[in-house]
Amino acid sequence: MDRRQRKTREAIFQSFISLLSHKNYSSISVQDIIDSADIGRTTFYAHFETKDYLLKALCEELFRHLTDGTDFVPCDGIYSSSANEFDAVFLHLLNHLNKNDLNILGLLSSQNNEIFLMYFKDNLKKLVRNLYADNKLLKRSSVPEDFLINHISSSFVEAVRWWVSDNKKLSPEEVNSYFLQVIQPLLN
Amino acid sequence: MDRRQRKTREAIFQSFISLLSHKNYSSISVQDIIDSADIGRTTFYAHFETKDYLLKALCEELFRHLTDGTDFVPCDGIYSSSANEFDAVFLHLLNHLNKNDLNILGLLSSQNNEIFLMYFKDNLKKLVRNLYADNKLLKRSSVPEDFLINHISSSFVEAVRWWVSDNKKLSPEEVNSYFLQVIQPLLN
DNA sequence: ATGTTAATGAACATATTGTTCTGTTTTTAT
DNA sequence: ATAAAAACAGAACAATATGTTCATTAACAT
Repeated sequence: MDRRQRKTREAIFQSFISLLSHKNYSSISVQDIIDSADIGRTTFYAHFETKDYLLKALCEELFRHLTDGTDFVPCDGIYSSSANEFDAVFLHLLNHLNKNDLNILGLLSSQNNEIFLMYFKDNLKKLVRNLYADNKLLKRSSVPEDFLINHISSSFVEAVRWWVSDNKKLSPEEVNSYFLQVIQPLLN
Repeated sequence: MDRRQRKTREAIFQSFISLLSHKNYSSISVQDIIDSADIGRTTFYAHFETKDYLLKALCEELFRHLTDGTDFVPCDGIYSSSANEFDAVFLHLLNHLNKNDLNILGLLSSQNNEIFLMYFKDNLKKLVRNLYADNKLLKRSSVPEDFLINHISSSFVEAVRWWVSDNKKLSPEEVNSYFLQVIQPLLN
């Protein structure tokens, strides 16, 4: 990819993230982003059709980073036989979020963007679905698989949101422990 | 309250609800609402400062209806000593939602409005908090009360969302049963 | 070095927002 | 019944945002 393109794209992302940590999504105008990124109006629209597409692209980028360097998706890996797979995976996520390189938590916390939340949940669902399929846990439950996957994923997202809304006073380990305590009963 | 005021307010609400079931919140302009409600521009702004305040007012209205005619808040009532309080309360809510007089489910389902979701969750939290306090259930858990309340409330909201996204193929009783199955283990 | 691609800035039509003003209709109180 | 008060309508307004077009300049790849 052209270096100019990369730089512009990055400038837009950075400005957008920065703006999102100050004001909420709907009150940010394309003009704000253009001004903050210090690019031409035409340039923005050459990169992204609308503000929504920008957010979508940003989400994709963030989750690429979040899952990069980790082999969450099992089917072969280290975790596949571990009974404590859930511990490892979610704790890893929490630690990653705790570092917060990319201000993901800012996006999760504020009254911002359900688009982002949707992405977070969808990605988690895929992850949970894999864990679920591989470990043959939960299988004895009379609750539909789909309901359970949704429940577990949502619960994790909400646990993180709770954590953030409490200003991250707790350690990732503690949050993970709480999460597991409300989820574990379903894993037998 | 002045009859004209009531009528105008109602016309705005109805138009807004109707618009929300067709297009998503952010793409609805004040102009759309004005046109649909067939009122003067000035009139709208005499009633609501902005679109957000309108949604806020609508939410308040909806939840007033939703909890009207029921004595959820215990502290005295029939439920206070029942071990199956959770069953009754949530099933009641689900049945109420199932009727869907006010198109609440439309609001919950679509990619719409996190403002509405926030209201739903906040109201549920109050409800759960009351149940929690009165029944002295859950008390033996090592997980913070606040976390649990958030978890239970969120889980219910997500269960409803799951239900709706599945086009409400299941009965309120079934959904309630699934919900209770993932929540019950925490109630001892 | 040259052809290609990206960025720029200005200008544009269009739409939305929220306000102000004037005048009309409806309600309410006496 | 009538006068005061309150709600409504409609038009016009500035300010802002959106998305597009076009001509020009700069950076890139090979």
